[in-house]
Amino acid sequence: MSNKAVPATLDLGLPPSTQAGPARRVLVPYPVDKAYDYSLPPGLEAQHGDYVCVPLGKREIPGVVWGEAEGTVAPEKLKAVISSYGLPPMPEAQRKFIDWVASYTMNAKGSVLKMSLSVPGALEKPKPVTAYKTKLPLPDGERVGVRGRDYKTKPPSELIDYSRTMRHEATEGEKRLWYKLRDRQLNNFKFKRQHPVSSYILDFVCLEKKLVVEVDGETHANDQHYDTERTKYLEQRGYRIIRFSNNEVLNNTQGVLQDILEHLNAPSPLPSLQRGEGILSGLPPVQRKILELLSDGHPRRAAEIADMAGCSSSVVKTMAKKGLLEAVEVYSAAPCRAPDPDRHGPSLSDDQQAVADRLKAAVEQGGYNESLLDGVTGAGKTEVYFEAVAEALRRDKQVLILLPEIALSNAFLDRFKSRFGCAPALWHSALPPGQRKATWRGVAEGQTRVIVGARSALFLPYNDLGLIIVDEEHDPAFKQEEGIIYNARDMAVVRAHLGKIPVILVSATPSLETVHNAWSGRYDHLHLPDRFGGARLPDIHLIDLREDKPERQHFISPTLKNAIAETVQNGEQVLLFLNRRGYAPLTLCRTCGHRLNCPRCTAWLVEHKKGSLLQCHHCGYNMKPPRNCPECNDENSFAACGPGVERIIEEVKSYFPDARTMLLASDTAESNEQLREMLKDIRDKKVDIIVGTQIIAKGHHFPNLTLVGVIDADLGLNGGELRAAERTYQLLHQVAGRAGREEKKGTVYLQTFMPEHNIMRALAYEARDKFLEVEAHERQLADMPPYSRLAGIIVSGRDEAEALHIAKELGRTAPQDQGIQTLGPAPAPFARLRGKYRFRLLVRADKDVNIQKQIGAWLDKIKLPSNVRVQVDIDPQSFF
DNA sequence: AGCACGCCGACT
DNA sequence: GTCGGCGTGCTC
Repeated sequence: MSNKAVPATLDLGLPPSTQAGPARRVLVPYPVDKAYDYSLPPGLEAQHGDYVCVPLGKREIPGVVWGEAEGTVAPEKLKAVISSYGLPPMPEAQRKFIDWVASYTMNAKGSVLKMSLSVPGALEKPKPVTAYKTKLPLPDGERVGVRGRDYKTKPPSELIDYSRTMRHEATEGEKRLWYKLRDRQLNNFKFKRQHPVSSYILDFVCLEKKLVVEVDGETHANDQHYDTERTKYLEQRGYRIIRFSNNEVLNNTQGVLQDILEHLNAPSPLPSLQRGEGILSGLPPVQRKILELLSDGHPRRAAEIADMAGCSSSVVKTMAKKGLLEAVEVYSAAPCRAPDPDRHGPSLSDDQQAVADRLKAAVEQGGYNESLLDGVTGAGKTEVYFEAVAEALRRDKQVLILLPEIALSNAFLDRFKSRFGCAPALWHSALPPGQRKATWRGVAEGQTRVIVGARSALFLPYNDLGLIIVDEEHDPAFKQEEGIIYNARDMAVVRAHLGKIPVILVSATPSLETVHNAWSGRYDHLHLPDRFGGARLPDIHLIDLREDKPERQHFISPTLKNAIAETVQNGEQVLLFLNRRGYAPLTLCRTCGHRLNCPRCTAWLVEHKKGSLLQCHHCGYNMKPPRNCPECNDENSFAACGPGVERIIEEVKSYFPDARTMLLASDTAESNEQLREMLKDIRDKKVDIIVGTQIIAKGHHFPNLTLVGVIDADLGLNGGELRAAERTYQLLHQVAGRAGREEKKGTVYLQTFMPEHNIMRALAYEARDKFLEVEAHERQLADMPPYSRLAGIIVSGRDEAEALHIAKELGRTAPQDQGIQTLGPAPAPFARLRGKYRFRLLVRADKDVNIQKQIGAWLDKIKLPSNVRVQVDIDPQSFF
């Protein structure tokens, strides 16, 4: 300890607090529910919310000042805060949020904090790198802090400064284009519009050729944004500027590329000596070249300069010593520092503008406000909420856009870029560590303005969050099912409430909870009518499988088959949707009826023709199909039951041997890259019939797809899940939306055994709200959410008997009362998951019951053996 | 989460 | 007699 301990014998007769000096409560990112007291060494300031380094046991770890010392631990026993990280303090709203989530989800506060602090090394000061720049005068608006780049791939030395390529904001498609440009393959590069081309691909500065390509009055080089004013500076320095409009780039890409190419292929302008640069003539050519390369004034790292100039980095260092170059320290820049809210937005229709204005007003007004933005795909929801984002940016606030999945959002990022002129900061589990660090810091320091992220982005330490948007709010992916179990959509609403900021929930098929809130007036319900007056919504027909029977052991009904034939004949595309991977979901012994189950889980083994394996879709277990039945030992007695996509494609091929088919499931498209290829093939009309799982349901646009056949619309309705109907509706709605675009009206066939079911009728007659009303009514009758609250209790352990024992014990002592009931225990949906046995209890409580309190008191009474774990899932999404 | 403390089997 | 297995519990 740095301050001398007061000798025990010396009693000053003062109250301990006066003797002890200042102390603070510090929450540490470990599973403890209370913040610990630490003394503050003299000279160290620590405000509430400050990120500090503290000793814990033998370690030195980060923590956050949670308040004034509690004083329950004797002052002389306190350890001292080691240091402060010097970041802006975590705002009170964020700290309250962590407390709130901890108490709501029944987890330790420290565990929740951990979600905010789990970025290794992000708290330490980033180390600067040395970069070099010319000592020539710089244009106005020069910024320091250019990102120092670590190229994994050798950068191109001569052709194009493609630094943006290596940054996270380039899409795969963009990267490919850059590489081709780099390789001088521009001549024979047939540019297919696989990605919307934006100025982000084609605005660049080519140092070697002294060329600036400007699109819509701006260009980029080295993480720097140039507007026309700044490019004038380059023009004065002998650069040639060619200008395109974004429209030209979009509509005449090939021509624009040709144009650029001509300039690139023109003889290189000799390093022209400018006025006042006479001294340069005496320099060795390499050094002169380096000065030319750096003539735009941006600092670059020695290795990078060396590579550009084709020399060793010692040349750069020599020049720095001679005073020809200036060494500067640069830091990694935070991503998304300067999105431009006033960049040319798309023109909105009157309806869109009206809704956008209301959202904007909510942001302007500030304070907590909750909106549901409700409109079909293609109604332009994204563009509308971007206006709210823009408004928040004008007010210098940070914005969080939560998306269910980040993987499939390249189209989204492109839209963002074209609206705001830069990529948003991304946050998801697959983010590389370097970017993670930079983004975390950028968010904490407040430099990063817009974060687009998956659910975990909610726990980033926002410095000044001003708006949250939850897109696809109904999506089950917002539910975190492991560790701290939470629903990011609901927590986003809480975060907005605590931060006194607006939140916008967005969906074409909003969840019942959200619609319920909208109906009850808690949310502003903003409807966005289809831009095209509903003309583009497909016709949805029901096929009654009881009447319109497929052939034996087949799954496509005659009506659907005819429709497929007709569509293919017209040169249009067909999507057959079945949300089930593999060939057959169940393999049965014809002799004894034995079902092949996963030995680790309780799920059926799914037959996959691909690789001829039986697979468990829950744990990944797989085996070669046995020749003999393990039960009755009969040989070759197995029968495939039910269809998977592989089986459907087999059927399609037998019916339409000449059609070009494609199977699209998460296991047929192994990489993201491959998936994009396949989607591109569909757009390029290389396929007639696509058989796919829900991987295809999300937001892809296929202009030539006019027929969607849903093989089994009832799938997912069985099993008695609370949200089965809602989920099925959402999924089928989304799938149906794939059919027909702009000029071509689509047709959808739903094959079902229950055409009279609410869902089917709602889909066929576009009666979503009616469906939701009926659904809501049923929930109300059953005393189920959103009219009551649920909690799941999951008891798991490697020792089945022990886990079951605890589960039963919990069942015996469970709360059963007027307003609260407990069901179970029963084996959890996947009773054996990854080698652990799982049992589940379900608590239902009236809305006025404090369910956490009841559960807390109940669980506290049970003494748990160490090999059994009990987890609480408040507001479970799925159960039996 | 780490890390130490602690209480029972196979080793120099 | 010690080394080490990982069960239990604490960390200001």
